[in-house]
Amino acid sequence: MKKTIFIFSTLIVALLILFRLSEYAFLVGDTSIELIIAIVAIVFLGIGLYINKKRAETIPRKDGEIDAKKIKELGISDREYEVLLEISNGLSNKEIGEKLFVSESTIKTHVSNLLVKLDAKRRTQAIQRAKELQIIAG
Amino acid sequence: MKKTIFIFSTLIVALLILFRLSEYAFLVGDTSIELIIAIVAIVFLGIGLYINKKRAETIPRKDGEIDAKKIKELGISDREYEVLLEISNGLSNKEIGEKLFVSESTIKTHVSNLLVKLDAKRRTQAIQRAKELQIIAG
DNA sequence: GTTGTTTTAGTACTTTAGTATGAAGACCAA
DNA sequence: TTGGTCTTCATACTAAAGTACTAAAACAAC
Repeated sequence: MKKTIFIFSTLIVALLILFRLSEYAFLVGDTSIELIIAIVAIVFLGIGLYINKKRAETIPRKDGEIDAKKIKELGISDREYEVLLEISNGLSNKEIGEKLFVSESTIKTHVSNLLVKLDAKRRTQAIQRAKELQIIAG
Repeated sequence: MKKTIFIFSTLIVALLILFRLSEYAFLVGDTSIELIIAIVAIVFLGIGLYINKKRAETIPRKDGEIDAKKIKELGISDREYEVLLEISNGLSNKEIGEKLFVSESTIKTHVSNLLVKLDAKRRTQAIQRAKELQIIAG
């Protein structure tokens, strides 16, 4: 959101500078000032709509509300949690290793630890448990 | 969305009329035109953000809603679907076999068929795909 | 009553997954 | 500096999972 504010501020300032430099000459010309204002309004309205749309799409959906406290309570480390996410994405140990730039052995270790901490026998059960515990998105 | 467009058009027209009526007199006054344009930009940007936020909040989101049609389209049989549900519950092939009173071999056959039909390499990926396709609950 | 699908089950095999254990470097706090 | 977690990796297993067939009984449909 900070980035968004920065972008807009920059845009607005740039617009102002543009107007100042041109002394409205070529932009205004025969065009009435109302039209310019209208165009500015429409353009910025469009930007506002676009930005929030982007943001809405990237928000995973808050019906889940991942419980960060519970992750700590279970003693799941940062790295283990990363592995958990990839498991729920359907990746194999080998693929997770490649994605996180570590060996498959390392992933196996993390997975074994996760299974103990989540009280699961298999990775599929771990996914199920993690959802019940609200530590991954549904 | 049509309503949104109508509201904006109305707003813009109203703004134009306001400017025309006042002959910029009281609004412009000592204020520079750049400032007015900047204010218009910010205001409409805010409106754009607000509207899309409202819209995002009011979208019901089709959460559950299992798509029975898609199951048929994929050629997934009744029995295969039962197996799929148990997979997503985290059961092993052996456990599924015991629950459905058939052999583990049979479950393996069903799982293999499911993986092909769901275009998945592993059962964890099958779970993921099935959710994307909305054929099992999230 | 033959056709086609579904469900069942098997064998034989390869590939992942998971367990157990040990160990080493990084880092942080007492 | 020592102790404790975290992260990394390895070896050597065992246990599941998944593939590739084949095949037979059940059952509806035509």
